[in-house]
Amino acid sequence: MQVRVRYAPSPTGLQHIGSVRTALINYLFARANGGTFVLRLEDTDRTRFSEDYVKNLYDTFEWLGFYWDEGPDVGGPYAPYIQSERFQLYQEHAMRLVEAGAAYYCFCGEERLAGLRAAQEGSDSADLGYDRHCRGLDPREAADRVAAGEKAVVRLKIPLEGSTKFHDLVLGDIEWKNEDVSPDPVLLKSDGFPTYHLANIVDDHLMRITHVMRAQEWIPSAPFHIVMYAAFGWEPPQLVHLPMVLGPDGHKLSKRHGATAVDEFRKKGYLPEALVNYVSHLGCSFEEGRDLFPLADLERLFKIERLNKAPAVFDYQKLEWYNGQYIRMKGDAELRDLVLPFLAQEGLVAEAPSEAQRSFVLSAMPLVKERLKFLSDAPAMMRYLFEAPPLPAAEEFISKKLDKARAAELLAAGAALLSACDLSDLPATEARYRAEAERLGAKFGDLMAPLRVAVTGSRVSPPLFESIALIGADEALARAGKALASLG
RNA sequence: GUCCCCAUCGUCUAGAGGUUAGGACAGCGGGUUUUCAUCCCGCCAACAGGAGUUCGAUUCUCCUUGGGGAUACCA
Repeated sequence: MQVRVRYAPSPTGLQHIGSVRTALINYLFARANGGTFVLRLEDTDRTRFSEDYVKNLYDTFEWLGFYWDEGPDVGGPYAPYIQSERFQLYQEHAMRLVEAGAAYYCFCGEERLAGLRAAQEGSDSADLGYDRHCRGLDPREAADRVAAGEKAVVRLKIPLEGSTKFHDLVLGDIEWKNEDVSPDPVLLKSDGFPTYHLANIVDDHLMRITHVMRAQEWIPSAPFHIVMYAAFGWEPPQLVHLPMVLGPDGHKLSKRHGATAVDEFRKKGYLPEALVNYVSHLGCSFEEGRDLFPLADLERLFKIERLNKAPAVFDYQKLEWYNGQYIRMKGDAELRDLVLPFLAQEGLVAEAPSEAQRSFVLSAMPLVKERLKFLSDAPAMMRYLFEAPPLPAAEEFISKKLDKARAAELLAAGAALLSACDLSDLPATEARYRAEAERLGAKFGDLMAPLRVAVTGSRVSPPLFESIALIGADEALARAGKALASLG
């Protein structure tokens, strides 16, 4: 069987971790089986739709680095791939169900529904949801009222008795008593647009989708989707319900857990490789004894059987670790290009960096690569390479071991030695400093500390000699001089 | 409330009747190191509980408990 899967986001918000995970799993399944991955825009909620979200969708996936074989932008044999452009189709199919007696017009207004809900909440009755008030209306009369312009929705008739069963490739057989299925869900809204339920069944069928892979939150609507397929006389696709992604508190991942929009991760300086690698492993495993999987390997290794049933908690710390791993795997030039925008944002380099800036930043990469957790750490970590740090407070020079006078003495010695050293010869430079430390009866680290603070503005910094080699001995000397003066 | 799904270290997971229950992140402790980081080594840490089935259950069944999800003219 030719596998065809789809990612069907609703452009009513920014692309977030949960939906991207669904997209990724669908994509990997398609790739692993030589199938087709389809993007379909489910823009049927006209009240929440925004073109900005469509743009965000495209930006997100371009950044993440995986793409669809068919979709609104690339086209395909089942176009259009935007549901608002398929409006007529849903109308026709809804009519089909009404005419077949599988669905009916409902004229209940918002007020009636709200009252119903209030009454149900107040009572101890187990009944919840629509009371099927219009189900018994005469179809002909109903049709006349609609023809006369009365507002109506179309509802699906859920059988009053019996049960509906389906097979899920991860969860196995699932059976629902029809009395527990949502009572007659709306298929066509009063604005004429379909609900997700109608649109997704019609399109999945028309687009020959073979596997529907979506989060477990959809399980409760699966039974009436099955009812709908039967009403149309269609063969339903394979159902695959993916484990939910939870926040650290065990609830469905949402904004209140921190960053959840892919855009936020991008702005924080996460690498798409890290995000993809990490997210692919939420509720899914690939191969034992290994943690780092490039996208190509995920595509090759993915198996439905390796999908988990239990929900997974999103662990920001582990994602951070992945990010560090992928940063360290970058070549200097590539990392430089990734870091440049972050430096530009802080004004350390021009928006369009000069060749000199580019090569300067390139040569600084070895100093920061293994220290960066996020690309966004770069400006703070590298600022001293671009400009003299503010004069450090005297306490910065003084440690448990060094008092002010001793710190000043070591700083002076360290600075003095600088001009005598060839900074392009690191081992030799270090040897000279070690000898100097010994001569002064100090530890090597103690000799380095005050100089480090003077030059970098901090007790913690990338390697000192390499840093000085980058900014130049003159600049380092100038900073040391100022610091020395401040120490009196 | 009702229905549904789920259940191995704190977290992500491996395990598919017999294992010292493995790995990763985090945590803790060491080592390397010019600070930090990287890197290396070690430690801590789990089969929710109870009945069955079986010679033998983490693994199969049932119950309990716990967690999550759904209960919209949103997806």
